[in-house]
Amino acid sequence: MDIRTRLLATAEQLFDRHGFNATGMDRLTEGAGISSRTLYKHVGNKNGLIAAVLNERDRRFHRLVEEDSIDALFGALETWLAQEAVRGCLFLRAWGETGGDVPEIAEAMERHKQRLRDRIGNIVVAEIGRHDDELVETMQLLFEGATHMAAYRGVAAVDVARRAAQRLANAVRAS
Amino acid sequence: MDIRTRLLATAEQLFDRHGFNATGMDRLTEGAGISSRTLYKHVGNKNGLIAAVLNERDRRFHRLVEEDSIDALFGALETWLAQEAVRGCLFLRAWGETGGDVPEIAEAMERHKQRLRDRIGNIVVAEIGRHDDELVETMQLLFEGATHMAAYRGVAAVDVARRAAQRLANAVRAS
DNA sequence: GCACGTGTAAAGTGATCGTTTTACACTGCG
DNA sequence: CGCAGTGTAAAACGATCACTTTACACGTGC
Repeated sequence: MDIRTRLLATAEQLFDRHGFNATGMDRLTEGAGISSRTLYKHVGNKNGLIAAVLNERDRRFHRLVEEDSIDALFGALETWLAQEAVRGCLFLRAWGETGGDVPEIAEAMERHKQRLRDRIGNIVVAEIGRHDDELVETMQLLFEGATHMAAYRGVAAVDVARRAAQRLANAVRAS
Repeated sequence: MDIRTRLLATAEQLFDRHGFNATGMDRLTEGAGISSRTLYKHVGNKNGLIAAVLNERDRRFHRLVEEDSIDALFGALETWLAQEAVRGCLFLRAWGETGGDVPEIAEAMERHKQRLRDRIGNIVVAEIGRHDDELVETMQLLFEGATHMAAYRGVAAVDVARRAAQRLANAVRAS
């Protein structure tokens, strides 16, 4: 496997498991099986590594949502949570741990949330045949809720969110 | 003001603003206007301080929800977010930053989420006249979603959540 | 009147942090 | 052959971390 890919995958796991600040560079280099010199050559510094992990994670998530449907959206979240234990949204966690003071991390967070919003906008159009801002907003809310509730109540939270989203979409469709 | 109260209030603000790990003991003692020796006499160590902050925060939140209604629940969240900038759920953030490895912090988080769930259970009974597990689950989901979406989209997220909760409760009531 | 509890100020503890540096090995290409 | 590129291993950097210690000030109650 490519060094950068291996580094980002290892870092993502360790950051999720132990938090960003609590994960030292030693643990990262050891986990990825590379020297610290190589790590710094690739990502510059720790904040660069965090930003790279987030951006890669965003890309991977959107690759997982294949079609524009409620089922696909929450299905993606479900598979995600099933194969990697996630303790809340990694983007918000990184942003919170750095106080929002690191531009590259804050931007990665904003970009991810905006992309999520756009994606949900497309889903709403595909589901009810027209644009509906309130429904988009509510669905992002449900998605955000499922992500965080799953941290302490397990994957079942995603089912609840999906059902609520379907119910709300049906109500709008019928009106 | 009592020393302990002042310490917890200062710590809560600093933890929320900069994160738990990134907030050093120096900044805490300076912010609270006390010596480090006094701090350690009161809370034992940093994890003890974090746990104390969380437990006090939980008590303050429930004191803010006076009656068992949807409006009161989301109204409390709204006032909360208006007067103190919150970057996601402080309980989940503390739990995430410590990797869930600090028992006193993990317990404070679990206890808070359980108390929130119980409270919502009472609200559902008060609103629709009977118990409904799915509605409780969905309402906690909306609450969690509002808490985190407000971090990057502002207090308006709470309005969206409240409206969705009302709509879902009405649907159950009508059925 | 003096011990005791509670506070401050400030130096010091060793450990760990992110990052840089030094020295060296391997590989592919001219 | 020689040299540039890319990697490793490991020591060293100063800063900062959570936490402890030492020394001293003040008020209260027996």
